[in-house]
Amino acid sequence: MTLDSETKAVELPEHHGDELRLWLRLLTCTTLIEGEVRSRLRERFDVTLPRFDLMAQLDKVPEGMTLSDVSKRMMVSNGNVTGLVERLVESGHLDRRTSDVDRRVQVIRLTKAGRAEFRKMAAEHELWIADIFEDLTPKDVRELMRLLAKTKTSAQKSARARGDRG
Amino acid sequence: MTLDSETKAVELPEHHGDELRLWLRLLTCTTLIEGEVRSRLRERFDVTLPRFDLMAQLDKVPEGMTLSDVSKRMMVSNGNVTGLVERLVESGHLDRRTSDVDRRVQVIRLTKAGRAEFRKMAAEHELWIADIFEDLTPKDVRELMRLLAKTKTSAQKSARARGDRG
DNA sequence: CCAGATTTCTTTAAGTTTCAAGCAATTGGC
DNA sequence: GCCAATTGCTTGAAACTTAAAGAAATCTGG
Repeated sequence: MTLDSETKAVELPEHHGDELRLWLRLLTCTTLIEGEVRSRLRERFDVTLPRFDLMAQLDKVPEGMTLSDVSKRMMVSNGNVTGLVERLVESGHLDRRTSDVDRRVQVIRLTKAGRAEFRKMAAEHELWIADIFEDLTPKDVRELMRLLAKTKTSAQKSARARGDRG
Repeated sequence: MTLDSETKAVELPEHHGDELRLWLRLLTCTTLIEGEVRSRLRERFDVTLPRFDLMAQLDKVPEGMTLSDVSKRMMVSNGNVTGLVERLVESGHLDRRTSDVDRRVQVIRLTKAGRAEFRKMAAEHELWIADIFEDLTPKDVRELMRLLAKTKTSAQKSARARGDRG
C-alpha cells in the first residue's frame, strides 16, 4: 500500500466499496455455479452435492482418509462429516473401519461400487464445468487462477491474524 | 472458440482439467471467506450469515420487498425465505405486512431497530472484507471484477441453455 | 362471469450445517 | 505408572436449505 506523501490524512475514512463489490460478485458466481451443479447432479444422478464432494475427496486417496482429514479438506465441521459418512455407508458407497493403531480413528474409503458410481458422475461433472466456463479464454482461466490464488493467500493471512479460533 | 484448420480432430477428448481446477479454487476462496465472515458475525454480533444477508438486501430498498424478490436476489428457495423472515420478524428486526393490492404478497422491511443494528454490522463487515482482500492491488481487484463478470455471464448462459428448470 | 393457468407464499420431509458439549483413546510429562 | 492435556469422533439442539406439494389469490381467455 503506497502512501503518496501527505495525501492520506490519518482520519480519512478509506474507500472499501470496491472490495465489498468484489466479494459480492465472487459470492454470486459461486452460488450460481454451485446451484447449477447441484441441479444437474440431482436430475442426472439423484445425488446431493455434499455427497458428491465427499466422494470426490475419497476418490483422490484410494487407501482412505480419516474423518478429520475429510473435515479439514472439505472445510466443514466434524459433526457434519459424521452424518454424511453415516448415510453414505448406509447406501453402500463407503467403507468404514476403525484404525488398528488408534481406536479413536475411523478410516473411510470408497467401495468398489461407490468408486464406479463416482467416476461415472465425475466424468459428466467435468463436462458441465467446462460448459459453464466456456466463454473464458485459456488466458482468462490462467489469470483467474492466479488472482484467486492470491485471494486465497490473502484471506488465509487475514484469518490467521484474527486467531482462526473465534 | 477458434479452430485452426484441421488440428482439432472430431474424436479428440478435450482437456477440461483446467476449468475444473479453476472451479475448485473459486469454491475454496468463497468457502474460506464465507467461513471467516460467518465466524466474525457470530462472535462480534451473535448473528448468522443468512440473517445478515437478508438484512443487507432489505437495507438497499427502504420501501421494502416481497418475499419473492428476496428469494430471487439471494438465490435461495422460497421456503427458505419464509423461515428466515419468520425468525427475523420474531426478533423485531423486520416488519411484515400483506400487500394492499395483492393479498398473496407479503412485503417486508427493516424496522428502525433492525436498520440501526444492520448499519452497525455492515460498517464493520466492510472493514473485514477489505482486510481479507488486502493483498490484492487495485488493479488485481479491477481485473478480478472483470473476469468474474465474464464468468457470471458464461455460467448464466450455460444454465439458460440447459433449461434453468430441472 | 367462470374455468383453467399462473403466481405467491407456506408447509412438509429429508438432508445439510454449525456450534457446543461430551465421550473415548492417546500422548506427554512427571 | 499415572494424571492432565490433547485428539478424534459423536451427539444434540437450533438453524438453514432444498425440492415438492399444496393453498390462496390473481390473471386470462373465452
